This record gives sequence, C-alpha cells and structure tokens, in this order.
Amino acid sequence: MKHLQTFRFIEAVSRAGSIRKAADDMNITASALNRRIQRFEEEFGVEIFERLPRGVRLNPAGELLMQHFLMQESDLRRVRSQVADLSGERRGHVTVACSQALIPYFMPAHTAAYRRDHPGVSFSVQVRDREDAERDLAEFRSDLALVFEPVHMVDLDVLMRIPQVIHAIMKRDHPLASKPEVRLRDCLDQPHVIPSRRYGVRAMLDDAAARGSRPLRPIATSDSFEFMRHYVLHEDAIAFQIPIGLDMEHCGELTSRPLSLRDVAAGSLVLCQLRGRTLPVASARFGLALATALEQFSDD
Amino acid sequence: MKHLQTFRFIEAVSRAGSIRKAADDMNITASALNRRIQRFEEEFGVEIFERLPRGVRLNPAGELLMQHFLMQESDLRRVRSQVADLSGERRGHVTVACSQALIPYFMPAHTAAYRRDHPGVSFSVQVRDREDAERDLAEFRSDLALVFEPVHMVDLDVLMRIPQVIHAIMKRDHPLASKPEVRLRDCLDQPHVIPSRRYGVRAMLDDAAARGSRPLRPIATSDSFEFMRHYVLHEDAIAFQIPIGLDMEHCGELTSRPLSLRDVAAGSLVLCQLRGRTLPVASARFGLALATALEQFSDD
DNA sequence: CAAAAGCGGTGCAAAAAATGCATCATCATG
DNA sequence: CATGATGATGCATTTTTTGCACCGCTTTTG
Repeated sequence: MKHLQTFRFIEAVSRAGSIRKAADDMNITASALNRRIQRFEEEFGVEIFERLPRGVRLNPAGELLMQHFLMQESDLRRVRSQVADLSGERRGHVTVACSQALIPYFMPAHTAAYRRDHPGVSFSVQVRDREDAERDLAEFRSDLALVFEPVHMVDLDVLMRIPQVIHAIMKRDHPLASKPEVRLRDCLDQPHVIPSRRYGVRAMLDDAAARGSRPLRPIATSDSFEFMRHYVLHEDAIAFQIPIGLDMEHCGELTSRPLSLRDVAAGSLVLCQLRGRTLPVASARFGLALATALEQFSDD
Repeated sequence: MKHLQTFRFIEAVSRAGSIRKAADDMNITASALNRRIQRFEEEFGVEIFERLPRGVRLNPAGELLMQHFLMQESDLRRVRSQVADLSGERRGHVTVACSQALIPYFMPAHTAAYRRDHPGVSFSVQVRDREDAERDLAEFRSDLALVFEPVHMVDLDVLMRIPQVIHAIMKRDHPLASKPEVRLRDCLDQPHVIPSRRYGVRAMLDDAAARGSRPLRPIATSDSFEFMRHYVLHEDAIAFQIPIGLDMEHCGELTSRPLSLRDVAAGSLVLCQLRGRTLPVASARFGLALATALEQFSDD
C-alpha cells in the first residue's frame, strides 16, 4: 500500500542505522530518502531520528511512531483478510511463535490437520524462546504464540492454558524407569542434561533445585531438545521435557516418567495473542483450532 | 497527515453519497477525486464503493476499510499526544459522551477541576443517550463515555461502575416527601412525568411498572430533565432522576426521595472506553480522575 | 597527522504523479 | 422525451518526487 511507503522507509532506516544503507536496501537514492524523512518530520512536527556522527537512530518519539506503524500495517492485513473472507475465499497466512517442545509433534500434526480443511491457508511456524515469542507478538511478527511458562504475560490475551508436568526422559532399562513417577533428587543424583537458561523447563528445574537438597549438576546443557534426547541414548543420563513434546509410543529405547508434583509443580503451556489485537480471519480460526486441540490433549 | 489524505477523501465521498458533492466539499475536482478512488481500489485489489445510478455508497469491504481508517486516525492522535507528553507539555483535547444527568453538576465541576491542574487540556462534553454514547465510542468520536445503564456493553472496557438509586422528585410540601423513601406505586398514583424511551431511567421504570400493580400513566414525557424538573414546579407532579443529576442542597422548592429498592433495583452509572483502545494521554488521565471522582461520590 | 571513507544535507534539472478542464455515456426524473 | 445529475476518460498543466553532483563534517585508517 503506497500510503505506508514512508513508514516502510523509516523502518528500513531504523533497521539499517543509516540513511545511506537503508537507501541502498530500498533501491532508492540516499538524497530522496533523506528528503522523505525530512518532509515527514516537518509534517509530524517532531524529529523522529537522532542524528549521530555515524548515522541515525530512532528517538523515543520515533519509537512510538514505529509501534503505531507496525500496528497499522498489521491491522491492514486483518482488513484484507476479512475482505477476502467476504468474497468467500478462505485463504491467508498464519504466523505462530512456539516453544521448542511443540515443534516435533504438536505443531506439524495440527497445522497439517488445519490445512486439510483449509488448503488456502499457509503457515509460518517459528521456534522462539519465551522472551522472543512475546516480543514477536508485541512487534506484530507473529499472530499467535504457544509458549511453556511465559515470562511477562503483560499485554497478552490468553486463548488457552493447560498444565504440563515435567517428565524425566531415560532409557527403558534405566533403574528409575521402574517407578510410576520419579523424585527430582533421584534424577539429580544421576548424570543429567538440562536446557539452557532461557527455557521454561530450566527455570522450573532451577526453582525446584533451589528449594531442594540437591544442586543441578548438568553434564550437558543445550538449546536443543533433540540434542538432549539423543544424548540420553549415548550416555545413560536423564533429560527433561514436557509431555506435549514427547511421543512415547514411538520413541524406541526411550521412556519417560513424570516428576513428582511434590518436587516440581505443573507448569503452564499457554496459547496467546497480543492483547486487544483483532487477528486476520485465518489466524483467529487457527487459534481456536489450536485451543481445542490443547484442551483435548489436556483431557487425555 | 498527508498519507491519510486518500482515506479522508473516501470518508468525504461516503458522507456526501456522491463523488461530485464530496469533491466540492473537499475543494478538489471531481475527476481528480474519482481517479484517487479508482487508483486506491486498484491498489487495494477490491472495489470499495457500489456505483449506483445516483451516486456511490460504501460496500461491505469499504465499511471494513473505513473502520480501519478511523482506528488508525485515532491511534495517530494518541501517538501525537504521547509524543507531546515526552517533551513535557501536558496538553490535549478530551471528548466525553455522557448521559443527561451528568450535564448540570458532575461534568462541569470535574472538567473545571481538571483544568485547574492542567490548563493546557480542553474538553468536548456531548450529551448522548445510551445508544449514541456507545456508537460515539465505537466510531472514535469520543474517548470516554459516562452512561447510566448502558445497553450493549460489547466492545467496551469499564473504568468505573457505581450504583445509582432512582429518586422521585417532588415539591417540598408534597405528601410523599414526608417519608424517607417512597414506593413506586405511590408515585404512579400521583401525576408523573417520565423521560422518553431511550433513557436508562425510563427503561428501569418500564421494567418495574411491568412487574408491579400500576401502569405508567405519564402526564408528560420528555427528552429533557430540565423540562421535567421545572414541570414539577408548575403542576404538583412527580419526576424521576438519579442522585448524580441532583443537587438537593440548592434546589429551592424541590426535594427528592429514593424509590424503594423493593420496587426498582439500583441502576449502574458506568464510565467506559472502547475496548483495547489506548487513549491519548490527556484522555486517559482524565478518565482516571473521573473514576476517582465517581468512587468518592459513591462513598458519600 | 594527513588521507580516506562514511555520514547527513542541499541545489538543480529530470522524471513521475496528481490535478483541472472539457467531454462522453448512462440513467433517473419530471 | 428532454433535462439534469452521475461516474468515467483523454489530454495539457501543475505539483511532487527523485537522481545526480557536491558540500561540510566526523571518524577511521595508513
């Protein structure tokens, strides 16, 4: 949309950190871009960039304006989506930011299921830690976020929340596998691998360990649950994950047992969107579908 | 802002009902305006006007777009307000839609009080019935609404809600004035004047009368509480109003008595804004001030 | 310490976009 | 059937935007 051109240029300048670089990115002359910005600032009545020796940077007013622009652009997408819906075509693109645990089983299954009913809808599924997922929502880069133990929860609307008990992952023949549930201290007495700090599972383990008798002494720490899961196959260690990230019927030599609720309370897996935002039709409907799916998962 | 020019033209066309009239209103040629709209429709990919033999009218897509535009314009005002706030100047303009009862005492007192602290802030105070107040909010014509017994309450955020018991207004020497509270049936046995249908007091009286033994038999119906109040002075009748619309210490020959809660439950006076909308700084602060004032009024 | 490189800003001519005017075809209305 | 109002369009004109060349300044670099 042409009337947002200037804002897109401003965004490019903000990203590039200099007018010349941005001009290059946007295939326009630096002078033309410079003038656009000057004209805009004059019309707006306030400067929106600080002029630094090495380039420019958005000032607070510019930040406010940028937020306004992102919202406006996102809302225009919503309008287009609803207009398309008027003429009967159910199409669109849905962007979801989700925790790593959702990536292997839950999201593929449910995006595919949704596409069976609505072939015109396409998806972006992004792995994001808890902080980044919320930031993506706030900056209109995602329509929905599905996060284990979100951090701030300000400016978010919760569409669905289900409890998830952390499970210990081990080989089938591991001694701890004989019990229906395991104590955290028993796990920590074994070699164990844990997620890095920015993940919800780690935060809950940190919490519980601080209250308990054993410190965390991980033999490995990783960003990747895939790494940790396969590590358990090589060295006879314990890993941790929430049930929605597990598919115990098809995991060969591995099995899992829930940590006792006496040691670690159940965490929350939360489906949310930016507060007050009206999502495009496709995203809103997929959000409802996800909420239903989560509820069913929780009831099983 | 220049980038919204096209939208403003579209709005003008929608209001005028024809491109030529709108062009006249906006001091532009019909052909130029026509082209703008054609260009926009082409860029947008969908027609937004129905072409009728006698002019044009927004189609559903156009309505959606118009709503988007109103929101965007309102949000830009918010940004300007917040930017102004950054540079220390606390100024701005606040628009409030409120029920008639608030007009004589409450709103003048509290807008004036607010202006004593913030001389840079100006006000528009509009009398609106319940329906219109909500519509004003929805179409971004008001920042705040202060309404007795709002009708729909969808898409509204409630900032404050206080109970208001309907009072009967009568001359000081009226027989009913001897009791601390009055029964509705006693009022309805007397000559009485009531508000017209679109007001909350009337709705509650209708309700109560339908449940009670006496029908409403008004000797006068009016849009104006001023009319009704003065009418009581001429003929020895009963009128009705909520306490916030009364100032019994300074009303000469008149007095008021609450209707018994057995007959008519207390209604709600509600301060609200459009759901999810971020108000300009001045409006948001004045909203808080009003909420506090209402709470105090309620506690007295 | 001087040269080089990168930055935002500006004057001026060229290119692009928007506008105004005259005119057409269509359709409701009297 | 004539009239008047409507939206659309071709073309010349005006306004706006852009690109190029260059300035003054600061930081980086050899």
